[in-house]
Amino acid sequence: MIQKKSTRVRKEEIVQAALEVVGGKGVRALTIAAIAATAGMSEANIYRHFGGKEEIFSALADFIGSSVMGKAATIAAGSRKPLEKLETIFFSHIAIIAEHPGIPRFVFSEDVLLGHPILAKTLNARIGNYMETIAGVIDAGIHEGELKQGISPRETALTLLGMIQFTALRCTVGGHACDIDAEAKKLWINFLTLVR
Amino acid sequence: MIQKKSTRVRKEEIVQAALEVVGGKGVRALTIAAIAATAGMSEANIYRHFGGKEEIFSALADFIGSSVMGKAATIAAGSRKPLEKLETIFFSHIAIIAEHPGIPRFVFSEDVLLGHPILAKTLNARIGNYMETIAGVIDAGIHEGELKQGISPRETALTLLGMIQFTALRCTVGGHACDIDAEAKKLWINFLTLVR
DNA sequence: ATATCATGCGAATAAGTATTCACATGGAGC
DNA sequence: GCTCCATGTGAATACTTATTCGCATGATAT
Repeated sequence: MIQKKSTRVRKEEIVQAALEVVGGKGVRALTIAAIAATAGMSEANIYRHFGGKEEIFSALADFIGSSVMGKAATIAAGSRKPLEKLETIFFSHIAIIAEHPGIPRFVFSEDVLLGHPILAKTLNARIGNYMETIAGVIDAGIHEGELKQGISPRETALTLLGMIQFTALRCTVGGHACDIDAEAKKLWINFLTLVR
Repeated sequence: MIQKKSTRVRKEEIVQAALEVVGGKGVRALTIAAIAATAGMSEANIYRHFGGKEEIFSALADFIGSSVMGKAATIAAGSRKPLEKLETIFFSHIAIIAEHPGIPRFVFSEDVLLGHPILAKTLNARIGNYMETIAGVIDAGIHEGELKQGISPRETALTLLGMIQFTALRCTVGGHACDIDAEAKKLWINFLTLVR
């Protein structure tokens, strides 16, 4: 029998274990058994702290949302120049993905998007906010003359997000070695060439 | 009992049914039962024509690869101007995704990328070729003066692919209505502003 | 016409999954 | 030290899924 801990602590451990499972083997492998094994506890104990798998999914979504997506808003609200903000947002997003491959995998997983409609709606809204935050920064950059005239903030933000997501996808797949940081750097330099 | 047909015909029907299932409910829902129901035959009959699920996955990957990815190469080999080629490739890719949402879902699904390593390797190689094809067209565009100097063909190709993939992802998710053709058009116009 | 064999199917099997339950236990408060 | 309840667990349950098997049948070659 493992040491007893409070539900508050166990919940965090379970969510972290779930994120680890997703990062390592995908949402498909996110079974109660896998979470229990990773967290080092029995399957039944999972149910002592969560009502079921749905609740774990929600908790994971909350964790990702509050700890990650909020960061961009903070950066965007800062006082630096738009292009600098954009760069910071881009590279912190990449860093987070590199450290927790489970995050993009969870957010863009079929299981969530097709299997948990309510969660999908929440996550979609968050992505929408994220996109608007970036679009706002781009818009400011255009008006301040850092970015060239004529580009559309919304579409450019989508382009940037697509770039990030595609890189995450390509790099978090085993088989072909892929240095996500190096890739990101090259993509960013090229992005600068495109938007200026 | 349904009408008897040759294995060759049944294989095609099964692959098409599989693609339909993926397009409608995702790779997660790609069960033998779902394929059988969609194709209008018994589950046992599936095994009359395919050795197992692995073989169906391979056949689906072959179908997608040969019928879709090859199109870009054909366009690229044509005699039109680079920018025109790029536009044609972009919009035919979008059209194919709009018609068969199962294609991007399958190619970028966790189940394939993490659960079928051999298939993942094959598909990765195909995506790599696709990317190089596009990079080649972009390179030509730069040299012919249609695209601005200084941009990197490879990274710009990745940006374009990311744009397509991100749009496909956002639009093939139920909940928020999303006109993929309209989105694509806006993204393309903005892309032109970026690369010229 | 009929024999044959590829094609088709219902039922059974085996493995995996989420969830529940009866019982164990250890730490916090007395 | 004792009690009690939150925490922890192995076993049981109900369901899904992939796969196999014995048997049915109908198209086709002779």
